Order: sequence, then C-alpha cells, then structure tokens
Amino acid sequence: MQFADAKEKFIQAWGALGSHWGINRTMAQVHALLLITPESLSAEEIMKTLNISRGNANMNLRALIDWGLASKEHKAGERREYFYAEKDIWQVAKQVIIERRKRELKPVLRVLDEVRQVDGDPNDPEVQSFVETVTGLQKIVGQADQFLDVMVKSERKWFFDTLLQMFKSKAEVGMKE
Amino acid sequence: MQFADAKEKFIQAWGALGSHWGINRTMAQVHALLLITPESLSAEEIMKTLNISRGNANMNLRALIDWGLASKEHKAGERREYFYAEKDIWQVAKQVIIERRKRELKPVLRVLDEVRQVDGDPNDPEVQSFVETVTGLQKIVGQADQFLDVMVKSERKWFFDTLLQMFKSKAEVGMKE
DNA sequence: TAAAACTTTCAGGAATTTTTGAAAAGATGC
DNA sequence: GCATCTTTTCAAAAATTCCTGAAAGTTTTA
Repeated sequence: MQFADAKEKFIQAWGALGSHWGINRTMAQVHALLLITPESLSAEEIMKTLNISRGNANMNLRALIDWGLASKEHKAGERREYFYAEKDIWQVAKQVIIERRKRELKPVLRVLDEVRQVDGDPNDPEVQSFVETVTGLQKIVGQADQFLDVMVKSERKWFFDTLLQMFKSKAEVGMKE
Repeated sequence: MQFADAKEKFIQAWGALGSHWGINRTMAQVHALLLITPESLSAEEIMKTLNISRGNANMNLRALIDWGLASKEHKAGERREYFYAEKDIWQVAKQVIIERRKRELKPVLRVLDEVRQVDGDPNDPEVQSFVETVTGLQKIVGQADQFLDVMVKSERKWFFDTLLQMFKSKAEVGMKE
C-alpha cells in the first residue's frame, strides 16, 4: 500500500472507531493525523488535510487539548500556533482512561449509590430486584474503577508484566470456561 | 428516595451512560428496565413505561437480543411475547465485552495490521513516525484484546481474586507513579 | 494607534441518527 | 378460508449532533 493511502485509511479507521466510543469522528481524525505526523501542524494544514472548516478544526483541537491529548506550540518568529499530540501510546491510553473515568464512571457510581438507598418495602420483589441489580452493578463498576486506577498509576512495563503473570497463572490452574 | 423515582433515575442514568459509549439511549433504557424488573415484560408494557412507540420498542428489543443481553419468552396460553434480561451482572459485562471485541477491536486490529505494511522510504521521517505510531497502537490494542479474552473466559471469583493479588503486589513493591 | 495575522465564537444550516405510526406480514384459532 | 391478535418493516418526520463561514476578538508588529 502507498503511504498516502495508508495514512488516509488509518485516519478514517481511527475516526470510525472514535464514533463507536462516544467521541466525535472529526476529533478522532484530527488526533490520528497529529499522532502520525512527526512535526507539529498549524490549524491551516489540518483544515486542508482533513477538508474541514476553520471553526471545526479549532473546536476539535480545543477538545483534544481539553482531553490532554494534544498541545499548542509557538514556533520562534512565527505568529501562528502549531499543534502536536502525545506520541507515547501508553500515555495516550492512560490519559483517555483518566478522562473517561472522571467524566463517566464517577457520575455513574454516584447515581448507583444514590438510588440504592431507595426506601420501599424490602419484601416487594420489585424493590428486591432493583436493589440487587444496582448493588451488582456497583460492585463491578467499582472493581473496574479500582483496576483502572492502578493502571493509570503504573509504569507500562510493570503493568504488562503483571498481566502476563495473570495469564500464566490462568493457564497453570487450567481454569474452566 | 421513593422507589418510582429511583427507578426513573436509574433508567435515565443508564441511558445517558449508553449514549457515551456508542449505544443508543433507548436501547440502554430498555435494558435498564428489563434488568431491574423481576418478571418478563411484554412490548406493550415497555412502550408504556418508557413512553416510546411500538416500532422503537421492537427495534431496540431486537438489538438487545442481538447483543445477547435479552431473550424472548412465550407464556403458556398467551399469544404475545415477553422479554427478560440476563440478570447476572458478570455475565452481562462479559457479553458486552464479547460483542464489542468482535464488532470494534477486531476490525481495528485488522486495519492496523494492513496499514503497517506500508511501502515507502524507511528513512522518510513521515513514514517512520507513521509506522512507529501504528506499531505502538497495535501492541496496546493487542494486549487489551488478550486481557479481555482472559476475562471473558474466567469465572468471576478467579478473575477478581487475581486482580486483587495484582494490586497487592503493586503495594508491596511500592511502584512509583 | 492602527493594520495585519491569527484565533475564537456562534447562529444558521447540513448531515446524521432516532423515532414514529401506519401498513404489511406473520401467527393462531375457529 | 377468514377473523383476530401480534410482530415487523419502513418511509417520513423529529430530534440531535455536527459543521460552516463570517464576524468578533485577540495578539503582535510597526
């Protein structure tokens, strides 16, 4: 495959993935472009490459900065701003997790905690089922939250080495399906 | 909080969460309703509770069945169909992971593999940066995929016990930030 | 101070996604 | 076969999300 095609394909694929994960397609495409570009880019260059308007470029660049995935840079002697993305994928992954945890997991945990304290007849099967479901969700979401907390505080090597051990121990024990 | 309010709040919250994760709001709400309801429900009841049309209810129920999160049931002597959701949250989590892995992770891994084999001057910094980024993504997405594979094949208890050990070993070693 | 270079905002419009509701299709029982 | 009850389909409408481009705002230079 030619480089230009590969680049195009990667940007499209990353955009499509983003849209399956609640992230605006264009924001993901801008991110993809910055990820694979060695030097920083001006808004102008991004607009041209992705065929988007000035306003759109500006909005999504700000969003990326807000997510901690991109930064501005000023080049000496130049007036315009240049943008670049964090290239270390482990850092990127951690940053995404930090933000989504803050924006989505925390609020959900708060709601689960709130609604679990429903006052109603504990013998009513409807209430029972409700409390059971909410408690179950709280446990799993809470566990996931803890796990992600460990992850974002970890070094990449330690984290994957430890996961690897987990896989091994599974093989040894011969866990059933 | 009154039961009716808690129920309402839970359904709303679950719907909002879904929409942040690429899942249609109504589908998540129908799922929430089925999750907390002990007995199975007819389309009619779901339409009435959530204030949605027949077509909408039907569409989202089918989607839930397609995701393996809900099932149909026929009651003896009754003509209409009833619907219920898997209540075991561990099973639900695993099922969601199975589907998203199939629908999203796998296709992305395929694209990454494809575009990594770009033919271009290996000394061109643009090409270098591209290959580095794609390789890095491939590694991390691949690791995540493996981890999720272990998870969906695990018993809940084994999985969380092992994670717990992982956290502990971190504490002992005293990993730095 | 003013012009030039650039960034940000935002109202309106375009595009996309979701929902509706009526009609078609599919069961069931007589 | 036919009447009845139920589910499914799908074109059109509604709702939502996203994008544009011109105008306003900001910073720099002279």
